[in-house]
Amino acid sequence: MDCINSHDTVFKHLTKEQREMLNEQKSCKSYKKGSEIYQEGSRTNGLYCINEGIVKIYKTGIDGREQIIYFAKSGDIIGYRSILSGELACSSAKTIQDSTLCFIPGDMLISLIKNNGDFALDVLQQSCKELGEANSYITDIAQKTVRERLAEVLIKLKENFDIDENNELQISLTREELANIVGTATESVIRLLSEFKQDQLIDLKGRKIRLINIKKLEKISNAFG
Amino acid sequence: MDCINSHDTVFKHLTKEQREMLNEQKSCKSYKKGSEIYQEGSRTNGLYCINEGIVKIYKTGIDGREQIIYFAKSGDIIGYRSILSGELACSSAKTIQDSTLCFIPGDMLISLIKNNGDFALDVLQQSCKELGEANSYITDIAQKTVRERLAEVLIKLKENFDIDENNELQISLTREELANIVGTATESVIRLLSEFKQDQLIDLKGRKIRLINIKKLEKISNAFG
DNA sequence: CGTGTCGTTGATCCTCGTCAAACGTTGTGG
DNA sequence: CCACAACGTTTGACGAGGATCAACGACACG
Repeated sequence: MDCINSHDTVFKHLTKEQREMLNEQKSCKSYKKGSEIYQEGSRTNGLYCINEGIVKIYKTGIDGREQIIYFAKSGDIIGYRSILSGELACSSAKTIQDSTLCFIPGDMLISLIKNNGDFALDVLQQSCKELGEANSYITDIAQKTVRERLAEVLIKLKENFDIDENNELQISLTREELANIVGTATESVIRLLSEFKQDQLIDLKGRKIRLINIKKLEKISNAFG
Repeated sequence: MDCINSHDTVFKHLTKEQREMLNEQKSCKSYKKGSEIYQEGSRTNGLYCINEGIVKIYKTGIDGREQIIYFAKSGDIIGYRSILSGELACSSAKTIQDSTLCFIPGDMLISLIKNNGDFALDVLQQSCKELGEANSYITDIAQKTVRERLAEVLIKLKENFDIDENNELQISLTREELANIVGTATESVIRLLSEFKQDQLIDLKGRKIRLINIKKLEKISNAFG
């Protein structure tokens, strides 16, 4: 995907000139699976748009345990928060697949926001959406059981990432990563996945997870309304 | 506080004309303690700036249990997220003291963002800061114990709200509200507060909480670095 | 003086985190 | 190419943290 020229990204309202300027200033790069893009606590002086691949955004907590906040995929932008809030990065970013990312300098971002109101609104929309999701996440973790949250995570992975014709999630995560999304121990994830499998809700083949009974999973995840 | 003319709010970079326009369009109102400002799931067609008082921002989860996301105080703006993300409100807002709030129509907000790049940046800064805090919150709830989180909440209340010369928190919260910030049961908060009192970390007089040993509380809360 | 809300305490139960051990898989270097 | 290390997955056993339920006291308010 060519983020900057796509009509599906935050850059959709740029003028032709702005696009050209951006194309000049950006620098794209390939990253192997597992590469650090930026680190919590560092000063990021630009943002990245994801051309291809998946990047996990996470914080490091107690004992260095990861808490995964979300996954960014093709067309998403990451790393912009710290520039705009004027704080240090509050999270780290690491590729979980081979990926291609474009770097855009921070002053370019600021200048675009100042000079293009529609772009400013699009960036605001992006950050406000993330904020809404974060708020839901807080409530979920605070109130739902691990079982409910795991079911929810599976549903969300299905909604946000590719799935093949058999409802098999194409995103490949370790059990530990799943645990770090849900906010629980690796062993708990393993046990619950086995349960789900026994209950014919999912099927497991190594890291491949196939969703069989989505309705039931939603019911488990839901607890709300 | 006169939010719109203060140099300490998101409105600091408005032009004189914009201030005047805003002052015409805004409508200020007093609210009794416990008044609903807006409700989760509703369409807010404007934002509120808080002139005086404290507003709790919360989501309603399982069994209608509240999860308090944060408290907004004098000078803060609330309700802008839903306008900018184009979604329904993801949280509810209710005053916990008698308060005065000014309402500013949504199209006014949009027009200011489009026409004043510095204002757009200030709003972005606001939303990005909230986003950073939300991310920390997620990690905390997922990884810390209730004890650690309660200590942390006490510290944060001290930092964000008035405190008298005796380190007594001036914000008055019910035990249930405290529990709904920490994300636990009311009984757990009560038990832990008693423990903290026994350990000479705090003193309790009804809803008044006086912090005695802040260093120790920080140590308990911390767990991180 | 009842009624409702809030705070407190005790008893009990269960979810989930932790520790330990075993096994499969992947990767690396000699 | 094999040996070994390092890592990921799985299962079992155990215990602690914290949720839930129940009962009662404190207090304000009409």
